[in-house]
Amino acid sequence: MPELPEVETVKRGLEPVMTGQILSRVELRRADLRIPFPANLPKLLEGHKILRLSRRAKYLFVHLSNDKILIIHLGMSGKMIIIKNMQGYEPLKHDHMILHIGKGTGVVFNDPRRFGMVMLMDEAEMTAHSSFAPLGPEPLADEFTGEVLRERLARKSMPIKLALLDQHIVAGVGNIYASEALSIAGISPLRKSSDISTAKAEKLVNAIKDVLLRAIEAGGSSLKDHRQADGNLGYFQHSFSVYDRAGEPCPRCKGGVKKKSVIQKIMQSGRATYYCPSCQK
DNA sequence: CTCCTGTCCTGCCGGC
DNA sequence: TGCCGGCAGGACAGGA
Repeated sequence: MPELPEVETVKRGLEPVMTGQILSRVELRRADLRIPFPANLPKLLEGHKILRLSRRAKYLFVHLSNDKILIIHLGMSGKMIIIKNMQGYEPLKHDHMILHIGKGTGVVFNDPRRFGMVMLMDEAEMTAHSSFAPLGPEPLADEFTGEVLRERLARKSMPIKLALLDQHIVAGVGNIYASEALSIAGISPLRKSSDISTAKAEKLVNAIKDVLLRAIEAGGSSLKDHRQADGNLGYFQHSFSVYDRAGEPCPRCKGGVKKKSVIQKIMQSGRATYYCPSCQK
């Protein structure tokens, strides 16, 4: 579930708790999530200082003083929960990794579906790694422009909705914000990627930036139980225009009388897409 | 090469 | 009330 805004929110929530602290103990409560935990992970982390956190696409990076980077992906159901005082903390059912930091604080990685991932590499390994080297541009970077997006879509025959989900075209957009951005830009999710003009790509880029920034401002969104790092529920879901709103009138059609101005749900490559057939062309 | 389908896993919701 | 099928935000392998 966590898309770019949720991961960014988690990063911001963890920063004040983790930055500058020593990682005193690392507790693994099973051998793997989606992939095995790195061999000897606790040994390689314990005793080292957390220099800073960063984010790329939907990945969270913890930069350590031994030049290693702890890489965390939250998958669909992953949460990072800050426990101020670990004294007497009883791990919950899906607490898989517990980072003990400073004096008695814990950061718990809880992930019921176990689609999450934990990796450990240095900068050079990461740059070359097949999970990171092919990633597309960060959507919030200035370098992500309409012309850049149009160029990346130019030889793609897949529908634009699926192209937005492709992390090699643009990194960090997931199923919710893909639908939302297309709605804001007035572009049909079914439109062929290579048919997107520079003008439309410009609109779409602005829509992506706009919706991601608003979601970050709102503290990340969630459909079910995603929580910010401090345990508060994100609330951007109340602002979705189309996502999970099948059958409702399209808010972007300004209550037009056209009977088609109702949000539709369709499936594209097995993923739900929500859109308004009358204002998204 | 490109693109789509299936798969990993648990939880939850709606229908019967 | 209880059971069961379908679906859920992601990423990637494998096959057409």
